[in-house]
This record gives sequence, C-alpha cells and structure tokens, in this order.
Amino acid sequence: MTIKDIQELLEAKGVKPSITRLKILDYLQRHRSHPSVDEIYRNLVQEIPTLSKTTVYNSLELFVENHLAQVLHVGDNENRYDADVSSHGHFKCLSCGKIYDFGIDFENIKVEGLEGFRVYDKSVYCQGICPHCKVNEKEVTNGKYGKRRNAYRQN
Amino acid sequence: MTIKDIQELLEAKGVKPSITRLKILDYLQRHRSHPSVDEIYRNLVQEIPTLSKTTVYNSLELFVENHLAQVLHVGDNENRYDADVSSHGHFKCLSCGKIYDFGIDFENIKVEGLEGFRVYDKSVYCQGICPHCKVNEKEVTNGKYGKRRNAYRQN
DNA sequence: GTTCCTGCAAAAGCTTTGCAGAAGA
DNA sequence: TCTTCTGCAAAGCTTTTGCAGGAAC
Repeated sequence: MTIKDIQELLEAKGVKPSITRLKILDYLQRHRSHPSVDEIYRNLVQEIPTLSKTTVYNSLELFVENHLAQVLHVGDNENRYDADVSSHGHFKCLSCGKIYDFGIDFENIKVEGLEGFRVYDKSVYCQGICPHCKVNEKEVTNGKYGKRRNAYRQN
Repeated sequence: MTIKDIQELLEAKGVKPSITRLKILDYLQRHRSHPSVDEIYRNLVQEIPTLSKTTVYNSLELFVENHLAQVLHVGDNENRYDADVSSHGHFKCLSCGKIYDFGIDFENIKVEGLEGFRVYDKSVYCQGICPHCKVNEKEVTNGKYGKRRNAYRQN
C-alpha cells in the first residue's frame, strides 16, 4: 500500500490525511505485529522528531472510531492496534508474548443468550504456546505466573 | 454457595482458605457483574477494615492461577474478574457499560491457522447495545466516542 | 522457628486532560 | 480569521514492587 493509497483510505473514511496520521496508519499497515502506542511512537519519532505520544493516542482513537483500525485488549494493560479490521481472531503466545492472527468463521459461531442484543462486533482471543516456542520448550517463562504468591500445599 | 462450600473450593484447588480469600471469592461468587479490583475492595473494606488493595490483587491473581476465577480484559484499562470459569462469552453494552454472559459452543468454532499451536483457552467477546438500552435508545452515551477529536468532513 | 499472608507506601506504567501554539483552509 | 491539529506538561488510574509486621502451623 502506497502513501497515496493510505491517503485515499483516510479520506474515504472522513479522516483528514495529515502527514502524522498518514505515517501512523502507514506504520500500522506495514507492521502487523499489533503494535502498542509506545512502539509506534518510538519508531515514528525518529522520522518525525516533534511527534508526541498524545498525537499517537489521538490518531489511533480516530482510526478506531472510523474503522480504519481495531484495538485489542490482550491483557498487558496496554492497548494494541491492528490495521486489519476484517474479522479474525488473535492468539497470544504465553511464552514469547507474540500475537498471531488466525482465521475464524464468525457467521457460524453459535451463541445462546444474545437474543435481543444488537451486536456490533465479535472478537475471539486465544492463549497458549506457539509452534516456535513448543519446539524450544522448557517451561513458560512468562513472569506473570508464579511471581509473588505461592499456592497452598495441603499435607 | 455457603462459606463452607467456598472454603472447600479453595482447599480443593490448593489455595489456603484465609478469611480474606474466602470473602473475596465469596464476593465474586455472589456478584456476577464481573467486578473490578476497586469494586471488590470498596465493598469488602466495609466488612474487613484492614483490607488493602494489594491483598485483593494478590488473591485474585492466586484465584486465576488456580482456576477459581478468570480475568477479563474488556478494554476499560481495568481488569474484571469472573468466578464462572466455564466456557462462556462476554458482551459489553456500549451504552450502559454492563457486561453480560452468554453461552457459546466453543468446540465447534472453526478456526484456521492455529495448526501446531497449543491452545490453553479461548474467549469470545462482543460489543453492542443491550436490550434494555435499545428500548431507551437515544444515542450511545459512552464518553469514549466523539470525545476530543472530530472526524474530517470533506466538502 | 519457619513459612506464608497481609498491607502500607512508593514506584511504575499507560492513558487522559488542559491548554496553548502551530498549521491549514 | 476560524477551525482543526499537534504536543508539552500535568494529572489520573490501575497495577506492581519493596519491605516489614503479623498470623498460622
């Protein structure tokens, strides 16, 4: 996708294509690793020295509102952004932390108890171990588990 | 579920049933509104004046590790907890903010691209408008939308 | 006595807000 | 000029960490 395409995409969604927004959306399009605000900022500030995080926040919020991106809540207390707004699921590897996309047939998910609800969007999120980490497997190195509190051992 | 049941549940999962943990798990069992740490704290501190938020965090973490509760990331930059660890989906109403449970047939969700992955858990999350808010409908009052930035209007 | 639990205070980290200057039409 | 965009600094919140006193066994 060229810069010209990004510009047209922004305009098509009613978002003014400032250079900052162009660059942020371009970054999102090129880096499908579901970057955080901080990652986007750290990379783009090298090219746009006056960039501020506030602007990154503002732009991403605008993108989400206008369906140019979606926000993921993957439980690191940090939002992740994805320029792919089509329906797909996300998988987080508990070992390496990487987030993978996967295809999913949303239409055929059978749901019970949402009668009368207006559903705007559905998302599916999985956790586990990715094939790469399975190979090098020793143990889950994620510091989030077994950190401070120990389970009670009955005797 | 009586306190005695809660105690046995904790012991069965290898978690020492201290009075604090009992009360926190009891609260979670009784309030299926997916409370936040702060909500749990504010309610229980009235009964246990010396309670600290740290302890609430610690206990909930212990519960999650030992499958006594699950943590939800519903995008308020705040963790929510659910004592129902069975497979079910969550729906957030964008108008009132309430989170609803719904049934879902996880086994039959067709997924493509997770071959070779070890999947520990799947979750489904939807957003929209609940029946109650649909009735009183005017507009989505959620302050998160249209807050600070305006979309570009082409002329 | 040893281990585990609890909690205060402080730190850390992400996100939002206020306000003002800059840019664009 | 008027509106919109940008960004610094500060504030707001949730969560984590260090450390120590206390409870349990």
